[in-house]
Amino acid sequence: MAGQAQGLQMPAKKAIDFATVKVACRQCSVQQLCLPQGLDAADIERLDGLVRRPSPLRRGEYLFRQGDRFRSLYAIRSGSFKTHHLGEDGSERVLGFHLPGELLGLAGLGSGRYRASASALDTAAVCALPFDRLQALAEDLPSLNRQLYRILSRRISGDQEALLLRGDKSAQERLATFLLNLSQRFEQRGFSAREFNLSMSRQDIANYLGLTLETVSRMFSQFQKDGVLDVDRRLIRIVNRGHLTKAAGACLTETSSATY
Amino acid sequence: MAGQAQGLQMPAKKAIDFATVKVACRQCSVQQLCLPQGLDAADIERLDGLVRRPSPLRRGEYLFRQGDRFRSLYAIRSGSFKTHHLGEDGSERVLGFHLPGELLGLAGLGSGRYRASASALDTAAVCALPFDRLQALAEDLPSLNRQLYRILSRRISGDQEALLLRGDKSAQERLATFLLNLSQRFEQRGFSAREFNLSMSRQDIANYLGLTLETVSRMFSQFQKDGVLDVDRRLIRIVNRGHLTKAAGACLTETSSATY
DNA sequence: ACCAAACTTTGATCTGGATCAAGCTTTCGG
DNA sequence: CCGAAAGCTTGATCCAGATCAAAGTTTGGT
Repeated sequence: MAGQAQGLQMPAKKAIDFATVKVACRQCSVQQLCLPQGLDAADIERLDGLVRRPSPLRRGEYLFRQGDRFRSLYAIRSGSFKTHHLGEDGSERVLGFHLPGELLGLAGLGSGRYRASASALDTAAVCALPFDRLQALAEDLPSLNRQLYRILSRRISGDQEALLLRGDKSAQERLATFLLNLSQRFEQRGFSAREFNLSMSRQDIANYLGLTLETVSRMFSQFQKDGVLDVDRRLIRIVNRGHLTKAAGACLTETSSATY
Repeated sequence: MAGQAQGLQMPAKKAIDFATVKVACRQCSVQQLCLPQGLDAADIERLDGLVRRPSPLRRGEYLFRQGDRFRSLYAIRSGSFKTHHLGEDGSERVLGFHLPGELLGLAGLGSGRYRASASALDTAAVCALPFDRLQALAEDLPSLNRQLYRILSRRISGDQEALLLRGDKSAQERLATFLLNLSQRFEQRGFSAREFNLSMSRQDIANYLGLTLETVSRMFSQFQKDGVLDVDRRLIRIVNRGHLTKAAGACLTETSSATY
């Protein structure tokens, strides 16, 4: 009973509409990477009780926009997002790319407004966590409260890694580090670490890495020529991981990265 | 009674040793920028009860080192710090500069180890906040818990601004943005926004901004020549703030920045 | 007060990646 | 299925800032 609609196996009258399937936290595939991590079953049910599950977004649609009043954190269920900030001069900077299990909107909490925009890179579904209710629940559940601290702190670590990436690395090092980081994050989510599809454009990658799209394109060609990668449009296969790691230089794929 | 030694006006037997003066949160000058912000008097006293106030650090001394076991957050009482990360290749990157009222060690919380080192840029005093006790207290005081969320979130915003700074700005824009940011943070702390002393070397500034020290030095000379700044060694006077703001381009001095 | 070490400035040259410029390929709406 | 738009690749040139080099200037220790 209770909670969101998803009852187990109701005699199917109509075909399942995957776009609107609501998966409870309890049975969500990214549970271990998300807010419920470390919570016991009873606490997860309570958390589940405040989750809203809006209908999926299509490519290009915004989850929230920079400047919007902050109300909710969003946990990604499926698909991917980019967060981007636009300066008063109209320039846009990509702050990060986000995969299932990650929380979006964290920087808004401190200022009452979202500090960047989040838009879907492909069809994507999220869980909305109204922050006032989440905060109230956290005050009642120390384990949830601690998990929130951990998540906030890890985001700080992740952002600092992104900062290092922009430090003084060459274009090649940046792209190699970026790909290894993505590869690792895909693996954590049960996908192949060796072969994956980029959901973002070359322009987005370039912007994120502080390069131009031409340079990124050239680096992909270079890696292809050197037999490090197999690149087909947005499909990437890592042919020689050792070489790629070497090209990344003193990278730090340690913690999952990603910004915002 | 209770709390740290500092009783009001005990008949002075010996000269005051400023280096070991313990200032309670209640009467601390940076209270409004620090953890107690927004807490009522009774809560501040409870917070004060878990604060350790170690003896001051001298220039170059470490508050903690990257890889050390995470135990405490540190609030800066006076002086300034830099946080820096060193790669496995020995390269060092400055992640941020920190002024009184700011909290250090936040990124360590998520992983159990400090993610970067923090060292004093001049004589500096801190308050140590053992995290297990702080967390326990936060579970009892919703106002403190919320303040911790805010602080963590603001650090994320601050790091993201630092990320933008490295984005695609020119050397001049970076230095101008950096100086305006510092100026604003000094002002928040009751110092002059127009004239201040840099506690960090040109090398540190360059490293932080992703430039070389030669470039930073040249930009200072440039600003001096253009009548924007008056530079005497590490003493900076902002002569033409408008011009400096313009040189910063689409900067974002919004929130206080600083990394780690 | 003196010397060495650390820090800063300034100049000359070099280079990685930006910018400018053209095609090419995929995607998608009608 | 066609045409246009969006996205990607590759080539040629240019320039901001890196790198190399050499003095000056503080600072701190004895």
